[in-house]
Amino acid sequence: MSATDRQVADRLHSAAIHLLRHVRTVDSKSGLTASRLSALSVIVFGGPISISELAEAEQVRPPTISRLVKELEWEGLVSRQRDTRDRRVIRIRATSKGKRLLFEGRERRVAKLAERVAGLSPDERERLAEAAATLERFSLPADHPLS
Amino acid sequence: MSATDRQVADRLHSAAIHLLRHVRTVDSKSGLTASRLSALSVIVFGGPISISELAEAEQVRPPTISRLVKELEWEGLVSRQRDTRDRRVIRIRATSKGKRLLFEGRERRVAKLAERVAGLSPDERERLAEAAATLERFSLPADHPLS
DNA sequence: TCATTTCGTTAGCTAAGCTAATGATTGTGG
DNA sequence: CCACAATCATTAGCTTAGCTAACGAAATGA
Repeated sequence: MSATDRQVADRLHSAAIHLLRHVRTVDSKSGLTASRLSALSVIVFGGPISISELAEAEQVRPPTISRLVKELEWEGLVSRQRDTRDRRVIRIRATSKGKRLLFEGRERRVAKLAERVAGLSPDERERLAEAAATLERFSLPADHPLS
Repeated sequence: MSATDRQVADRLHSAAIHLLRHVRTVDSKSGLTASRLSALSVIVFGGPISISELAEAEQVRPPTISRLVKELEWEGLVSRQRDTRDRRVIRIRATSKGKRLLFEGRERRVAKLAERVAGLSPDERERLAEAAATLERFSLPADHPLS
């Protein structure tokens, strides 16, 4: 691990913190926070999925997801169903309302960022597009269904 | 704002979420979380700074910073001093312990990321370094003292 | 069958964000 | 000069999101 690697990591770290703080400012309107958006997107695109699988995909512990799903269900965004094969597991799927809200809420957050992207010079915009693609490859744990 | 801008923003958004989840796993050892690290770094490098200034730099509300500073002070990482000119404001500065912990704690988080950076191909590593530099320019609100 | 493992939940803790209200100080218009 | 307005920080009280430990229900296997 070189000194450069550390510098790169440091920059990514700071940038991630500040980017998320920035987008968080629009959450009041959507009612969907970062965690919910992320989980909901895995549910929407990852099909019916169990609590454990979801926890792993989101890199958090089962109780965290368990509660999150309870809240999403409470708001009618997802539904749960016991697996008939293995009655311990629960399959979670998005409702149509959940799918709709996912796209809308994500759009709000992303639009907030996109505003800033749009304000850059064409040159810098091109660089940022490349950076985003690279970063996506780097940040995804390979087995992550989407996000 | 083009469709591409949205896609770029979307990728940055997801990547930020997952990167922070990743580094968070080492916080138990350091005792310094993402928010504390970030604030402490502003205090260390931004010299004596008021609560309001700190809140603005960190893009959060004053009460959030007020509590954070109280905790940092409680742990002996920063000290506060009333401004003699304007006795409403409080100037916060890092203690030597605070400075030391900043570098150590930051190092731990960053090392976690750097591990992953180091595991990439030279080619991809080069791309990521460029991405990090670009991202740093993008994510900083220009007036942000450091981090 | 009975012990172990796995899946999900509950309980209870911490951190970090917010708004609203308050106290202390400063600044200002009559 | 003084009363009122504005500013700075804090407190109180709420929410979300993470964690571990403990537990019940279901499956697995010796």
